[in-house]
Amino acid sequence: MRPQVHPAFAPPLPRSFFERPTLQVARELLGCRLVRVLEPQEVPGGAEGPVVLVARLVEVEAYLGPADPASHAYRRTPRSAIMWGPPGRAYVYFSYGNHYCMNVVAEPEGVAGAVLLRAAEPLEGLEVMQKLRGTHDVRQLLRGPGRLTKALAVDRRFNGWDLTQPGPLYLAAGQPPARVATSPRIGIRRAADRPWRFFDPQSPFVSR
DNA sequence: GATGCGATTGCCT
DNA sequence: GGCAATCGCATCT
Repeated sequence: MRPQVHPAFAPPLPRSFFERPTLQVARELLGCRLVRVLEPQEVPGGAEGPVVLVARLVEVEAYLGPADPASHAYRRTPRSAIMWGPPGRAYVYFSYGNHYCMNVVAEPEGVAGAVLLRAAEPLEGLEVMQKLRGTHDVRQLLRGPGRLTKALAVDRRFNGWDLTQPGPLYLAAGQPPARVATSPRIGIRRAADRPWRFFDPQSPFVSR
């Protein structure tokens, strides 16, 4: 029996993890941990010290470059340029006037690709996530890209953030799912036939 | 400067 | 299951 390592102390995934084909990165992100360290003033109602939130990714979607009509990188614009940038950075955008979506940039620099984080299982900091979301429904806490960002207090400030460094927001290794299921991506109209959604079929925390 | 709409959510029926 | 909310961005004029 080895001593249990606190999830928050798992080291960030290296840049080389993300510097690979987007579809491969997407599949292997399942089971990984998304770590968010809140400053006391970021905690609703306040806190004595920093609060660590940890979530296990159970559902993601791959968005490719100019060959993918559903991707923001279908055309290169000031907003989507980040998807051509260094891998392991966050791409966060505001959607439908009411929520944020978080992606992780993949592929080597110069090649566009990103993985949308769609759902996760809460592992640590459940109470604070519930406060940030304004609900006690654990199953719905991180189910959906907008809910996930709200529960982890991720917004525009993290657009371009380097997720391979320890700090307020990073990705770490975790327990991969026993199986990985695929399906078409959700909520898109163009290229809706491509099975680039990956999820843990045994997790009750996946969306839809 | 104006317009149309989206990688969604939450509320209402 | 239907639909309004809400605003940044891309794409026109």
